[in-house]
Order: sequence, then structure tokens, then C-alpha cells
Amino acid sequence: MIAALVGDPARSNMLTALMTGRALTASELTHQAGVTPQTASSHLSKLEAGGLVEQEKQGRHRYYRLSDPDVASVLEGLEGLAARAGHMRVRTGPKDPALRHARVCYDHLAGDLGVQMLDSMTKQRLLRQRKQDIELTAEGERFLTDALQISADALSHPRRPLCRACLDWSERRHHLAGTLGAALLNRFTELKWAARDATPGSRVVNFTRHGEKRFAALFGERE
Amino acid sequence: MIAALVGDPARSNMLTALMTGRALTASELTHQAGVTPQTASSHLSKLEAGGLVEQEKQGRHRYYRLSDPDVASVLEGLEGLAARAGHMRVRTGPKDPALRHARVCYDHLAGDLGVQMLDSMTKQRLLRQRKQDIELTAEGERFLTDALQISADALSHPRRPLCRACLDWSERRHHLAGTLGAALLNRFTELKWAARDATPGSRVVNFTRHGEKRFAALFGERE
DNA sequence: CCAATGCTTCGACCGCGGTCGTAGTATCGC
DNA sequence: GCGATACTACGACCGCGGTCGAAGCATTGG
Repeated sequence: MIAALVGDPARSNMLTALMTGRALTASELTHQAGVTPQTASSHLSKLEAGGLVEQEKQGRHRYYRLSDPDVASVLEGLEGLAARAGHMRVRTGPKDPALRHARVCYDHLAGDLGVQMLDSMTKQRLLRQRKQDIELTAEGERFLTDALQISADALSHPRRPLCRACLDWSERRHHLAGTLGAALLNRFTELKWAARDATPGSRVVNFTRHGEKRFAALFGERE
Repeated sequence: MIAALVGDPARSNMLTALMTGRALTASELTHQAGVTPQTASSHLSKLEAGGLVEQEKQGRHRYYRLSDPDVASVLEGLEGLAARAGHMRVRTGPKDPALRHARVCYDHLAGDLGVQMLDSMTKQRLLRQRKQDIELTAEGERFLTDALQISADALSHPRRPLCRACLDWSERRHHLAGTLGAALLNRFTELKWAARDATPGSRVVNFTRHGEKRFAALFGERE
């Protein structure tokens, strides 16, 4: 009984929060639902069992997203029906300052620019992205050598993949992790395009004006 | 919370039964839901309050239908989601013999031919049908006089409307009632196009071969 | 290695809502 | 008018499922 899953207020709140298309952690969904973590966990496993959401482990976090655009459209339809009957719902706003723009995620670039980079590389066919797995194309290897003097051979690691899709905290979309992701951020700092913020616990990455320009030249949005 | 309405098994069964687009009586929906009439009545009023179904009184029956094609499509979508998760549902079959073809409803024609007649008359702009209300057009008045020697003036009645939409039991769509509906059936019998079945309690109306042909000439399906 | 964080599992509580029995209203057939 | 049928209204029961506390497991960071 799928509708019963959506029918519960707590679960409905969670699903509504996920309607943005972003992935949210269990904690955030807990907050959205206004219940304790135990209760939220129960709800989330039910939603997952019902095929409405999917889970992605990320360290000690668990990110949830709607498992399908179709799910979103059905939920949209239900909200439409509710609208005529006189009900309504609210939306939650955004969050933080400008570390959404660029920051480190472990050792690689995250934030707006991180997501933008992965998107651009995929669009330029430097990477081939199949669901969770990402692989470097021959074209991509050439690009790395020519534009950034990065040798793909040197990036092989016994226990760590070359490329990996990593869920972005602020954008709630994937950015590039793995040894390649780390190498890219490292190269950016070497080239003085960017540097980690000086303040102690900060994850912010500050791009220089020159760096931002060069980055845009390689990974900027094209139409 | 619309989804909660759909979430209950009894209500879900009712809604599924209504997915055919036909209107069903409270009793039939009761049977579909597998609960007592009291329970079913409660469910139906909730569904109506939620704007999912509409009610139409018909003598001592109450016919329910989905209030909107949109409702049907949302339900369809929910069933689609359920299908992937491994669930499924069944369908109920048709019902009776050939009195679905033509029978009396009080004093007017019902069944397949009754519905067909109203459809055809509306399509020919002899009637103007606005939701529940039906009115005879000038063109319709002419048609009645010319083709069937029926004078619309003679049909006015102090307490009964000339035209009325009546919900068809077998087709679950409207057919034509009111003094006009009665006059038409009466004229058909006068013309020996049709006659009520001889067997005592029967509601069947038997059309002669000739009558069926003439009827089709006036109200047959055109593309 | 230890403490902290993020999340899940288990178990118990409890209230909402579905259920039905009884009773009441409306309509039809006679 | 009468009884029968179709349905609704009220009230009480009770079980399912949402809820949270306590405890457990996994991961991170030091």
C-alpha cells in the first residue's frame, strides 16, 4: 500500500523535503519530520522498502533521495489534489553562506564549483558516468595531460578508485572524488588558482580571480 | 492529507473499483471494500470531503464516482509505483445478461441504447447538457416534431422537468430521463419499434429488427 | 585506542482511526 | 398507509502503527 506510506504526516514531510531533487541526510529528514531519530529511521526504512526513496551511505551519514522522477511526479499530483481541497504546504529555504561555492570534501573539491566541474567533464566526454561509477575516457586522459599536466597513470592506488561520485552536501548532487578528484584540487592549489582558507576549522576554498577565470575556461558552463 | 485517504485498504478498494470511470452505488462499493455499510458510509463521506469522489442521489441509491479525471490519473500513478514494488491488484468483471442493452428505468429508456441516445442527441446539438442539467435546443424541438411527431409543448409538467440526466445502472453513465425521456420511450412503443418484455418482473425492452434500425438511423453512432 | 557523532534496533506505550451494532432517516413497491 | 430497502448517524470497542527511551553498531577524529 504505497499511498499509506505517503499518508503519514512525518513521512509526507520527509518526501516533501526531498521534492527538491536533492539528497538529504537522515538527520535533516528527521528535523523536517519533527520526530526523534528512532522514529525517523523507522519511517525511512519503510519508505525505502516501498521503493519511494533510495539510500546512499556516505561515511557516517546516510543520504536519501527520491528513487525516481516518477515518484516526484506522483507526489506532485497528490499535492495538486490536496490544493483543491483547500490544504497547502510550505517550503523550507536555503542554508549557509558562501562556502557553498567551493570547499574541500576530504581532499577534493566540493560545492558549486565541484559539482560544476563533474558536470562539465561529463558533458565534454572526459568522463563516462554510469550511475554511481565513473571512468576516465581516453579523451579525458589527454585533457588532463595537456591542460593540467596530470598523468593518469600516476593516480592509480591500491585501495582507492581513480574516480568516484561523491554526493555534494550543499548542492545535493554528485561531484568528483577519488584519486583524480584529489589530484585536481591539489593541482589547483599548486597552480595558485585556489587555496584553503586560513581560518582553522574552515573547509572553504578561496579561488583567486585568475584561478576562477582559468577554472571557468576549462569547466565553465557552456550552452 | 489526501494520501492518507487513499492509504486505507477499504477506501483504496473503493477507489480502485471507481477507476473504471463508472459510478457505483454505496452498496456496491461496500461490497468491494469488504466492510459493513456503516463503515463504508463513513469512508465515502471522508472521500467526498477530501474531494476525491462525488455523490449523486438517485432515489434511495447514492451513486459515487471519481470527482475528476485528474483523480484517476493520480491513482493510476500510485498503482504504477506499487507495481514496481512488487504489489498488484485484481479487477472485477462485468455482470448481467442482455438487459444491459435496453431496459426501462421507471418510464424511460436505459441501458446501452439509453446512454447512446443521450450521447447522440447531445452530439447532434438537440440537447445542451451542462453537468446535471439538460435543456432542449430549438434545433431539438424541430427534430422531435419532424422525426418523431413529438410536441415539446405537450411535455411540460408542473412538478417534473422536461429533461433530466439519469445515471444508468449498467453503463454507469447518464441517459435521458424527465418527461421527454418518458415521451420518447412511449413513442418507440407506439411505433412498434420496441416493447417491454412479457415476463412479469422484467425490465427488459425488446427492440424489433425494424425498430433497432430506425433507432440507429436517428441515434446511431457516427464518427 | 577512546570519545563523539550518526543512525539503527528493540521494546513498550498509547492514541488515532477503522470497525461494527444499534438506531434513525429517506425512498420505493405495494 | 405499510414494510422493505438503501443509506446515514452515533457510540463503543480495539488493534495497528507511530512514538520515544534505552541500547547497540558503525564511522570519524583525535
